[in-house]
Amino acid sequence: MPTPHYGQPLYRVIADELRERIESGVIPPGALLPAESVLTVEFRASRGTVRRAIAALRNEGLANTEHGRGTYAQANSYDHDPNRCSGIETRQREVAADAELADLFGIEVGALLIEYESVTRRGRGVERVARVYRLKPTCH
Amino acid sequence: MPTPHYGQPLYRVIADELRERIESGVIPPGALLPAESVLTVEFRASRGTVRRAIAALRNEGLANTEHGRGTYAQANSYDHDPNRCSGIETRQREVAADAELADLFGIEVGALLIEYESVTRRGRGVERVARVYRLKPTCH
DNA sequence: AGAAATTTGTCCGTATGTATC
DNA sequence: AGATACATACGGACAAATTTC
Repeated sequence: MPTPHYGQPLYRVIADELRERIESGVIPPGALLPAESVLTVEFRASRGTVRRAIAALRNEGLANTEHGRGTYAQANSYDHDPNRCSGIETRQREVAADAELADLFGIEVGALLIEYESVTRRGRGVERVARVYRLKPTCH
Repeated sequence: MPTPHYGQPLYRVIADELRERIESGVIPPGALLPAESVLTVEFRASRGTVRRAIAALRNEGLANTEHGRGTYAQANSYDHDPNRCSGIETRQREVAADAELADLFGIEVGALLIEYESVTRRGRGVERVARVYRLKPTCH
């Protein structure tokens, strides 16, 4: 059992797949992801690798893990019905790109990006705020 | 980017920094050090290098590692309230809270937050940028 | 109320492949 | 060539929070 990682590292492949399931609604907001032990079987990966993938999702604000419980999907990207929420506050708006975002996306400073913001609360305080930026859908 | 080690090897630099925190009381006696995974991020070092640094502290009697639990700071006294500095996961920096973040977190505008940024690429371009904000870990 | 099972958190040891000094 | 360091990945074990019986 060597260490291929030709092309993409395995943990990123797993993260991409799980992200897709969350964003597509296969795993709806607020639902638990499969346990780590289940994911190791499905992706034939070690637990460490699975955990690394999940950590990536947490960093993107797409997942929220609780000790002894599991990892919850967090609503984030495009919802098809902006009026419906399931306990997680998200919102979408347009913002002007700052210098760093402009550089990353290869656009001009001040150009408009779409920003999704989601707020995670713990108790009565705010634990985390995630802001996800994307290019506006290309119109032609 | 790898392997500068001008003068001192990285593992020794890390050991020096952690020793400083323990001896200065930043990490009080009996408290847990940040997890290996956290230290790899903070010091931008591989796990092997971090473990080597911690091993050095153990050798000096400054730290005490328990399997499955963590590494404790070990000074010359015993029994203090188990204090935890919670962790960090990827490349992070400190930023000043804008009005909205300040409102959400219940802090003052301009107060420092920890920002994690992750970039998802598609082909040559950037598909999305996620910025996740958290309060700075308060260790009291 | 208590024990067992589940699940996440952390550490241990090892391994392969690459890159730089 | 050797030492240092990186990223990736495996499997195992123990610890701790939560849920289930």
